[in-house]
Amino acid sequence: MSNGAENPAPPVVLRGDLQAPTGPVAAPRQRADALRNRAQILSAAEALFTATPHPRGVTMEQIAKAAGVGRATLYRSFPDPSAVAMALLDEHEKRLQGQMIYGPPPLGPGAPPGERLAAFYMAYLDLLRRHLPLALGAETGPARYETGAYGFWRLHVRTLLTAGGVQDPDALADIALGPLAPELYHHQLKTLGIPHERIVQALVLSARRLLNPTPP
Amino acid sequence: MSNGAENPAPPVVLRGDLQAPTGPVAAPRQRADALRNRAQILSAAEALFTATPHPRGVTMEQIAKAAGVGRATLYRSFPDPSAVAMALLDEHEKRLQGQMIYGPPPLGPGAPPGERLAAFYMAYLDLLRRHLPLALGAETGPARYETGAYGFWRLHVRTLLTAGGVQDPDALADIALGPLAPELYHHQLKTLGIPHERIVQALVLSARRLLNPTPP
DNA sequence: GCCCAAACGGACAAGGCGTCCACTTAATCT
DNA sequence: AGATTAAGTGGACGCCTTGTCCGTTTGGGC
Repeated sequence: MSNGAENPAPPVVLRGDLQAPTGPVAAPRQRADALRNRAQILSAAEALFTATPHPRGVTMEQIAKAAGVGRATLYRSFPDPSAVAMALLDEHEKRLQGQMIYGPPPLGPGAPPGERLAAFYMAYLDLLRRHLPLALGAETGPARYETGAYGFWRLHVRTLLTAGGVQDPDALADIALGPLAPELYHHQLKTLGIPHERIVQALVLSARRLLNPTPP
Repeated sequence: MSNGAENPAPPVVLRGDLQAPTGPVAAPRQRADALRNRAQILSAAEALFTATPHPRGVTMEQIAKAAGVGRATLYRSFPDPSAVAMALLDEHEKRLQGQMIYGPPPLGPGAPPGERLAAFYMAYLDLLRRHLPLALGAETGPARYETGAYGFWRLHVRTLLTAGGVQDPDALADIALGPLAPELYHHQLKTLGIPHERIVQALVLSARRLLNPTPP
């Protein structure tokens, strides 16, 4: 669904040519200790990101030490600290993605596009509120837009915009996602002191204005 | 107006208490070589940021060498590479700020708020287009929101939203500024290949939807 | 022309990054 | 079960950038 940036992609075939008919792929067995370490890393990293006041400053050394593994072992699974945060965040995002596809309206299918967009804003901001340190730790500027997760949000919003009959949903999709940047939410909440609920309501208003032809 | 993060702020008074009646402040004379070096630094840095494919990767060493000064001299004026980019960007932003206050409508005063917001979007995106490397080089996550320039944009948008009679202009101001993030513009333009003009039109549309009660 | 303060820049130490390689351990084969 | 093989591990190395210190130079007021 959305793919964090972890390394284990060994069955990569560079060109699409003649991959042997191995059936449904011979299980690329993961060794038990590797899985155990990965779990330890994720667990320790989550605590670390949550505890630090400045998630972007978390270093590979710190994560490795907290997880009780060597740095090279950590590098085997993740290329940099933000990749760890992304993997963590990805788990939470996947649940939301499921609700958006299969869940009940207004988040899931069935509601008018403006209401679905508003519901998505509400749900995503709630995710941000609960996992802000992870989101801040994962934010590496341009990398944010390259993730599978961003592609999912983008596709979803684009679909809603199309259903709403708006011009150029492709260009508008990213614009509609702009206000969800974790750094921006953090600034509003922590620096400006705007309460979560007001941010949510403001976003809901903008969703309705964007997609409802005539406001009440 | 907007203040880049350069060091020379010696007449700072921490508390507002009893600053000696020195008249209009004794001129804190700048030595000629200091000004010359500063100019060289800014000039060399602009070229450097523009030339590199990855503005965030520009290092203090590179800037100093390009300007023909020592690293410590560079540190005297700027704490990090992004501060140099900010100072550079600030000059361009100031011109736009002037037009927004004193210039003709729809950018300046006189036009309805929706049109002024649309005009601001157009102007800012044009700034971004012309100085994207600087904007990307200046973008240091949270720091972006702490700059005087951001405060100006925020105040302006807040004023327009208030004039537009919208609820909670304080929370909406940042939301309206979210889509202007340089990284986002870069992603749309370079990665997705959406032409500049379409991005502008999409933003103009969102501005009108947000602030015009009944679209044509 | 002298003097003092401001400015300069070479040099230093600290710390993170990314990789290599010798050792360990889990899973498979006989 | 024991041997074999390959994946997994982590200590250690070299590289790069940062941020600061301090001896030297330079500008401008007296």
